[in-house]
Amino acid sequence: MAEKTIYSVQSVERSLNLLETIAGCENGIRIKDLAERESLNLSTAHRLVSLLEQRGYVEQEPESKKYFLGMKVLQLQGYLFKSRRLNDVAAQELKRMVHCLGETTHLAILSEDEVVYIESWEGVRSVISRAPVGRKVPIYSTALGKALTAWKPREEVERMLHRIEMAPKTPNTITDVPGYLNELSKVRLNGYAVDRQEQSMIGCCIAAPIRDHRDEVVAAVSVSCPAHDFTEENEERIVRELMATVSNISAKLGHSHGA
Amino acid sequence: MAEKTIYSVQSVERSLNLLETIAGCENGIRIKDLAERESLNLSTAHRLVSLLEQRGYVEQEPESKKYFLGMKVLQLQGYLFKSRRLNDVAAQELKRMVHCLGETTHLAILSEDEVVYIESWEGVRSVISRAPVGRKVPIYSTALGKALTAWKPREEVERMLHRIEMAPKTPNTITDVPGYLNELSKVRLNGYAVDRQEQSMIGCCIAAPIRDHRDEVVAAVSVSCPAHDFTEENEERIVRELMATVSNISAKLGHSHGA
DNA sequence: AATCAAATCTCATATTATGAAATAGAGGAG
DNA sequence: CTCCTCTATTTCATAATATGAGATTTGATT
Repeated sequence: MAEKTIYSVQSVERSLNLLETIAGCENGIRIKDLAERESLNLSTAHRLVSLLEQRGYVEQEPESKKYFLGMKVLQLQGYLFKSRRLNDVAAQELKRMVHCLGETTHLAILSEDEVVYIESWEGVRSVISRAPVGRKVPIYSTALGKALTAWKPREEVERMLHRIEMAPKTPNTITDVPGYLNELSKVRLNGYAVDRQEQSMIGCCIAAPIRDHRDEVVAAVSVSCPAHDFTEENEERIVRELMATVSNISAKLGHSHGA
Repeated sequence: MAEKTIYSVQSVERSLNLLETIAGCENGIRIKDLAERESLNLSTAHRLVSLLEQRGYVEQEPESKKYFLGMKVLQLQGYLFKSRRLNDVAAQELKRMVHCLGETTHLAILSEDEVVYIESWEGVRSVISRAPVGRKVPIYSTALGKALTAWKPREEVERMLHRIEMAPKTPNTITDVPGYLNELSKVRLNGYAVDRQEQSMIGCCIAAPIRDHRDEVVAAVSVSCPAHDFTEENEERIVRELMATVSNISAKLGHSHGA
C-alpha cells in the first residue's frame, strides 16, 4: 500500500490535459474552446499546444485552425509493440493461456465509446477466428466491453451508452441502459464479464480486466468459445485460467491487490 | 514560408524528451541512466517521469525499477484512428487512389529500425494481398523502408543499418550499406522509392513519403504490383497517381512546398 | 471598407520548477 | 548480522521559468 508521492508540474500536467482533450475531439477543436474547456488563459493554452504541435503530437488543420491528434502517436505506438515489456507482460502470459485453453483470445482497450482490439491469438481447438487488430466492437454486446466499462463511474457509462445505439445483435443482446448497468454490477461482483451469444450466435465470450499500478482498468482480455462448447464445466475452466492470467499481467504492471 | 514562432516550455520539452527516450528503450531504462542521457538533474528527471507515470504514459517495472512506455499510448492510438482527421486526410485519399489504380496499398511508419504497417487497402486488380496492421518489415529491402529513411541524416541511416542484418531476401536485395545509401540518393532525386523484387519475387513496390507541416517525413505510402505487371508504362502510371496522392495528403497535414 | 472574432505574440512579474543535498531502501561482501 | 555502496526518492530555499494581461495580427462577414 506504500503510496507514491504525488508530483505536480503544472505546465506538464496542463500539456497532457490538452493533449488528451485534443485526442478526444474527433472533429478537432479550436484553441479558444480548448482554453475554455481546460480553464486556461488563451496564451498559455496556445503556447503549450504550439509546443505539442512542434513535436508532432498534435496537428493544426491549416484552413479551419482546428487541432487534431498528430502522427507522432503512431510512432509511440510502434515503440510500444516493440517494447520488451508489452511482450513480457501481456503477450507471453496470453500465449501461455491460449496454449493451455486452446481457445481464441483477444487483448483490447477502450477508445472513446468502443472496444478496440490490440492483439489476438487463434486457439488451436477453437473454430472462432481472431478479429483483426484495430477492429472495433460495441461495448454493450461484448464481454470485453463489459469488462472495460464495469469499473467506470456510473454516470460515465450512462453518457457512453446514450451516445451509441444499443441495437440488438442477437435475441440475447442487452438493449437497455438499466439492463446493462445491472449487468455491470454482476461483472464487478464476479470480477469477470460474460457474453452469452449477445454479439453473435456463434459463440460466447468471457473477459476480465487488466489493471495498472494505479488500480485503473487499462485493458481487458477475452476468451472466445463456440456456443455448443460453452458448458458450465468449460466456463469454470476458462474463468479460472483467465483470472489467473489477468492477475499475473496486472501484477507485472505494478498492480497490488486491494490497492 | 511564414515561419511559426518557436515556443519553449522547458519542463514540457524535457518531459516529452523523457517520454520519447523511454519509448525507444525496448528493455526499459533506469532513472539514473535516463537523467544522464538527457543531461538532467536526477531529481528533475525523477519528478517528471513520476508525473508521466501517474498519467499512465510510462510504467515502472516494480522489481527492476526500470521505466517502460505505458499503456496510455494505446488509448491515444485508438483515438487517432477515430479522428476524423486521419480518415479525411489519409484514408479518404488512399481509398480513392486504390480505387483508381486497383493495386494493393499500404500506409506505414518508421518505428525504431523497422517499417510498421498502419493501414492497408486491397486492390481489386491486384493478386497481392494486404499485410496485417502492425506487421513489421525491414527498411533495406522495401520501397517503404527506402521512402521512410531517404530523408534522414546519413549517419542515422548508417547507425540503423549497422543494428540490423542485411540478409538477402531475393537475388535483387541490396545487402551492403554503401549500396543502400546510394539507392537513397536516387530516392531523394526521384521523390519516390522503388523495390524491384527486392523483398519478394512476387511483386514490385513503389513508395513515397508523407510530410507534415515541419517538412518531416512522418509516414509513407506504397503501391504493390505483381512483378509480371510491372511494365514501364504501369510504373509511370502508378508514380503519377502516388505522387499526387502523397502530395495531397501532405498538403492537408499543413505541408507547404519548398518549406 | 469597416467591424468583429479569433489566433498569435510580447514582456514584466510572480509563481513555479529546479537541483543540491538529505534520506530511504536494496543488495552485496565480509 | 552489520556495514558499505549504489540507486531511488524526497525536501526545500532559491533563481529561473512559465504565466497571463494586453497588444497585434489575421481573416472572415457585412
